[in-house]
Amino acid sequence: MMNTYASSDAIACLRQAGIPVTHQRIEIARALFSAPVHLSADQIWAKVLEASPDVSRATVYNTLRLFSEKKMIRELFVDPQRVVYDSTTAPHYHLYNIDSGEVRDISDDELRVIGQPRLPAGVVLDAIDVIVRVRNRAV
Amino acid sequence: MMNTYASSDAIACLRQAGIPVTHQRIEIARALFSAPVHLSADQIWAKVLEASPDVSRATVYNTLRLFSEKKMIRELFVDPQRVVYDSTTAPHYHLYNIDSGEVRDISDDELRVIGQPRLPAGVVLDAIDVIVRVRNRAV
DNA sequence: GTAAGTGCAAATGGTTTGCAGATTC
DNA sequence: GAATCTGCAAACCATTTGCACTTAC
Repeated sequence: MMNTYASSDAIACLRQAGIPVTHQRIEIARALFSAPVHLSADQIWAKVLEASPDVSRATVYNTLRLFSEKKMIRELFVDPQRVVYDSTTAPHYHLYNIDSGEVRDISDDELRVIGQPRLPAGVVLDAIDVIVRVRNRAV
Repeated sequence: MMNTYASSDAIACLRQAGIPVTHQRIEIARALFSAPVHLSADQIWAKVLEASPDVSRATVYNTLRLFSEKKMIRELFVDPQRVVYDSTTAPHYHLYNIDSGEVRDISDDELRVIGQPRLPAGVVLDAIDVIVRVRNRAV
């Protein structure tokens, strides 16, 4: 199988992040980084199972949390009870379709955030999330 | 008790939104609109119980959903498993402290979103959510 | 060889739902 | 008086956790 993102790439990526390498983590990394994606944990699990049927759901959830902590991926809270993982970590914004659940990136020339908020003392900036919510036109 | 937001105000507000008036809804409206607040459903429930000890949690959850649908309040998805209700519906953005859970409004002169995303065909804009995430400075 | 990761299944916890009884207009 | 809302407790469901086993180096 000709994959743009090979196991060796995934291994290098994990090593660089200081994460011990395992089969499962390699498969999860490949599911995420073969192409830019916006997927829920269960969608990623399904994708991983295609390549490697012996990965448990719990491992996928735990690994996604680990990757998020290591800033390899980004968590998007588009809905309560629905976390979407974004394999692109460069700053950018999102368009979310409430009806279909679809997430799309917004390019920098479409929307820009200017200014910076006054931060209360003792806190540091973590991220700026912009989510443009749309719905299907009413029938 | 001298409340800035009396029951009569709440009743008027509910009528205007086309929502049948009940004791419970009046109390929930007062908890929300006596002052601008950012509260979770359970925090609102606790506040309502102080004034009226016979309101169930389910009613608070259902009513908050109803108010959101009627655009009387706004739901903020600051965290999975945590919806915060904002009693201010005018467009504005938010600062969220990941560690403390605190939500604060960001005024228009601090941060501004410019441009408008190209919307896919068949969809309409619902809302633009901007959440600036901060954390307490590491010790 | 040892520390760490994994799988399973059970626990978690905020939110919702079904239904009988109470309220509103 | 009819339709609706509320309370209770059980159901939900994505996510997490505990623990015995397996794996990586």
